[in-house]
Amino acid sequence: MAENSNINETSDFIRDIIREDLDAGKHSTTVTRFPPEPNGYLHLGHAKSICLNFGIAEENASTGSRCHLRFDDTNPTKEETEYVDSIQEDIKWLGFDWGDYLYFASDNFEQLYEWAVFLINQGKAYVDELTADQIREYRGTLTEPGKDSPFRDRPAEESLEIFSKMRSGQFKNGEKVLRAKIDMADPNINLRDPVIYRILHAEHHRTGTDWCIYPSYDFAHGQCDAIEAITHSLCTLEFEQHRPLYDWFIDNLPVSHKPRQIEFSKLQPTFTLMSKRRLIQMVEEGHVDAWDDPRMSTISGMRRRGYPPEALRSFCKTVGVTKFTGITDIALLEHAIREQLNREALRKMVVLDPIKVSITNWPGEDHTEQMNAINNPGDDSLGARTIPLSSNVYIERDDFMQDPPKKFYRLSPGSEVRLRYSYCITCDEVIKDSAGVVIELKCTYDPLTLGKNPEGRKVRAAIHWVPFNEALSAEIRLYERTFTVDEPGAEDDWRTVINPDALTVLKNSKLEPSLAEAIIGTSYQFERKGYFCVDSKNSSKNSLVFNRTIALRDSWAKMNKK
RNA sequence: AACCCCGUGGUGUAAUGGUAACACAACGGUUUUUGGUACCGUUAUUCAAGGUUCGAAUCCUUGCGGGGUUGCCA
Repeated sequence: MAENSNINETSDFIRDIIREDLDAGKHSTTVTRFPPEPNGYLHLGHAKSICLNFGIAEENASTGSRCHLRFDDTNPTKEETEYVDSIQEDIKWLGFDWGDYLYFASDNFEQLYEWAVFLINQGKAYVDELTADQIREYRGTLTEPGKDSPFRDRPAEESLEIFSKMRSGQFKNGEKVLRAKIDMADPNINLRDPVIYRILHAEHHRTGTDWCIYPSYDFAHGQCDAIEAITHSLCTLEFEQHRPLYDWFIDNLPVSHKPRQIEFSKLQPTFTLMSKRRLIQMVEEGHVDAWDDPRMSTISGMRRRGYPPEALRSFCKTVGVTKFTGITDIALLEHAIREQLNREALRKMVVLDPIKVSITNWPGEDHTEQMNAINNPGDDSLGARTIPLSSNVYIERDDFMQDPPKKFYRLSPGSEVRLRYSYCITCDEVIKDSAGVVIELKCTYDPLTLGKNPEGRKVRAAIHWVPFNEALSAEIRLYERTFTVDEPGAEDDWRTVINPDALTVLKNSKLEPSLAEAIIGTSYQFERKGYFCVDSKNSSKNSLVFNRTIALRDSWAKMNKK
C-alpha cells in the first residue's frame, strides 16, 4: 500500500469517473480530446482544458490512452489557418503532444451529411423554411413551450430533396435549415427541434468551396467524438444543457462508439479578462499591440512575457477541476511562476534606473578586480561567473535616499552598504545637478570587506551594481497586472479599468556584461528586482529588450504602503 | 420567470457516513552578501433550517445564495 501511494496522483471528480469506468471494464483505456475552434488564440482557460485532457492521457499511458487534437471547424465565417498554426504551437510549448492524432471536424463533413440524411429517413429531421426570426418565435420562451413549425411533418422525401438542393447551392444563406425533430415543448430549449444544418456560402479554410451547408456544433461535436472513439468528452459548464442533445444524436445515429460528455467549470482568474471576444477587442482596438502582447492572457502572450510552461501546468493542477464556478486568485498563478523561476533562473545584476557611484579611494583608474558571483544560490550546478569591478559603478536610484526613514537599510549620506558579491562602500558626498537631481555619489570602499563582514559595525544591506565601463544598455519593459480591479469582466466597460501602468518602458537600464549572451526563451532573475526574459520580437544583438515577467516579492515596498 | 448545475477559511481545492485538511493570501518570527529564497508560527472554514443515523461537509426535504441556458456561434 505504501508503494503505490507514492505517486502524487491528481484526483478530481472527472478522474474518479474515469477510474470507475476503467475498473468496471467499461473501457480498456481512455481517449480524450482537446477541441478548439480555430477562431482565435488560446488563453489561460484553454491551458486548463489542455492540462486536463492531455494530463488524463499521460496518467493512463500504461493502458494505451491518448489525447486527440481536434479542430472544431464547422463555422467557415470565423475560422482561419493562422489560428490552427498558433494553437498547435501553444499546445507543444505547454509540453503536450497529440502524436498522430490530429483531426478536423471538417474531415467528417461527408459522414455528417450522410447521418443527416439518415435522420430524415427515420423521420427524425426535416427541412424548415421558416425565417430565423420565425424560428425564434416558434421556439417559445423559458417559461412557455414552443410550437411546431408548419413544415415539421412534411414527408421525408420532400425534406430529402430540398436538403439535397441546399447542398448543391440552390438557396441563399438562411433560406432553409435542417432541424432535428425532437420536442417543441421540452423544458430544455436545446431539445426544441434544434437547427443541425445551415446554409453558409463561405469559403472554408480547409474544404474551400466544396460545401455551402455546414453542420451546427451540436450535430458535429458528439459524432466526431464517436468517430474518433473518444471515451470521455470533457467540456465546460455552458454545454451542460446540451448533453441531452449530445446523447440524443449518439442514440439515434448508427455510431460505433458512445462517448460520454462531462462538464467542468471554466477558469476565471482575478485581474484578467478571459473571453475570446474581449481579447479580440483588446487587440483590434489597440489597447495592446498584438495577440502575443505580454499584457494578454493568451498563451502566446504569457510565453512572451516569460511565464514558464511548468508554472502554467502547476497552476492548473492547484486550481483543480470541479463544477463550482468561482474566481481564482491570480496570486496562485503568480506563486507558481515565482516558484518555477526561482528554481531555474540564472541570477544577474541589472540596474534599471542608474546613478553613478565613484569609489574615490580605489587603487587607480586602470585597476580592475574580478568579483565572483554565483548563478543560482539554490542550485550549485548552475555555476558562477565573474563581474569586473573598477573605480566607477552604477547603482539603482531607489537604493539611495538623501533623508532615509528609520528602516531604510540601503545607501544614504554617511551610511555603509555592501556592493553585492563585492566590497562595502560608504557614501561621502552627493552630487546634484542644477535641478537638484542626484547625478553621482562619491564613496569610499573598505578593502577588508571582500568575503567578510566589516569589523565592529553592521552592514545590513547588499545592493546590486553594474560596472560603469563594461555595462551593457538595454530597454526594459516593466509589466504589471493588466487591469486595476479583480473582476474587469464584471465592469460595465472593461476599458475603463485597464491599468495605465501595466507597461512602463525603461530606456536607459544598465546590465552586467554577461547578459550580452542572453538567450530568447531563457529566464533571468535580475537580483532584488524580478524575473526577466529577452523579448522574442523586438530584441536584437545590438539593441537588447527585456520583459519583466514578474517582480520579486517585496516586503520593503509592502511595509511602505502601510 | 422555467429548466439544469453548484454552495467547505479571504481565494482555490481535499476529506467519498467516522478527529475538517492542503496550497495560496494575510500577519508575526528565524536565517540571509537578493528587504529574494528557505524555515517556523498565527489568524480563519462546512449557506440556513429540519430529517435519517450511534455518528452528517457527505444521504433526504425545504429555503436561501451563486452560475448557466431563450444563436441558423462554439
